[in-house]
Amino acid sequence: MTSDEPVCTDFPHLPSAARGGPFSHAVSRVARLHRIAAGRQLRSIGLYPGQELLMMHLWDAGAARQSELIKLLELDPSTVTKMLQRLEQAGYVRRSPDPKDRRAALVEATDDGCVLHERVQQAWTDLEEQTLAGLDAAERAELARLLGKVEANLCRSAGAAADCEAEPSCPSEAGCGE
Amino acid sequence: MTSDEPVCTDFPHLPSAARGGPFSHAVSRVARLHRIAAGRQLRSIGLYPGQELLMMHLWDAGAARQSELIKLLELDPSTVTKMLQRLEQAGYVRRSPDPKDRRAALVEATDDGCVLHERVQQAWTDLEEQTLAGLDAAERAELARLLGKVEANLCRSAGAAADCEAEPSCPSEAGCGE
DNA sequence: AAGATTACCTTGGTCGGCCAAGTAATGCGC
DNA sequence: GCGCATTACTTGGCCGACCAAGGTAATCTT
Repeated sequence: MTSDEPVCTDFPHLPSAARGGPFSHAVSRVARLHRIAAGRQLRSIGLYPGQELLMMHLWDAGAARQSELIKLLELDPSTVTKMLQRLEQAGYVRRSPDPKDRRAALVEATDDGCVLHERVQQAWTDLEEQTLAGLDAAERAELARLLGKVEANLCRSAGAAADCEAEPSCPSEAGCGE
Repeated sequence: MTSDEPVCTDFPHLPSAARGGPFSHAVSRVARLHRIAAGRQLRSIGLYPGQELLMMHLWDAGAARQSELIKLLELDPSTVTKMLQRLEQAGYVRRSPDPKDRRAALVEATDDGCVLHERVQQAWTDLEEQTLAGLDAAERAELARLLGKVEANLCRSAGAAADCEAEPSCPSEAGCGE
């Protein structure tokens, strides 16, 4: 069908065995570098990469059921459990049983956890600027658009297992008095 | 315009606390989804995500010093050590001491390891197409370009620790008789 | 030639992340 | 009311990935 030309457009020094997947390669590399950069920022704050996203949802929603976090973060339940155990031990999060449903757990950020809010925000802003340095507004918009499409694609192909359908989050300000 | 759906054009329902870092968010999500998709393909082959990149370099270069792999993959030495231990145990890789430098280890793919080559290649091609579905050539090129810039940015900021300078790989065909 | 430095790899620890099972509570059908 | 599926979370195991430290061998310095 479509001429399967070796679309090695203009890629630097790919592992070369990675012909056939230059973009996959690029995304892996970018993601890892991004994660490292994030990790560096977060470590000085007291979080590990990944935890900040959970905390963000918590700051956002006040208290949340664990299952809700799982859905929002699109993570494995066990991942969230362990993450919460560590965050709880670190004192950033508190869990309490839901009186309405005795198998569910309600999660909320502690005061210590809320204190991180600003710093995390700042770190993310910094990181964003670092990441996008040298890209003008149009390029940023285009990048966002393309990544959106890609995400949708991957979501769809992964959809077999878990739907990526998450209802729009309703940002309500509870939890952290801000 | 084959408008598939009102798919998250701009930005879906960001954790909202992630204002200030929408792109960082997007890249994280894309990377995770991509990794999951890759993992699904690879698992059926017998590899775990991440290992395929190492194998690619091996297929590419024949035998390589471990330090070389570390530089090419830009990974932590300990990561590569453990990965190799597992790959070795799985029978895909063989390590031998370098006679020229008794502290170095030479790594090469076994026959079993080389057998995976084709299938991995195929998996990556599939994944690439899944990922980029719906993007025309121009969009793909643009995405590649933008990701390249982003990678350079992140590399630079991470450069403090490890330089991202990797000399152009010289694809030589050794190792797997192919 | 002896000592300091650097390079190469390993070990041990921690985290995020997945899967596969397992436990407990809720809800549904009967 | 009773049993069964569903939901909610936990546990254990595994892997990739990081850091921090350590041990050994080559190289550089003096």
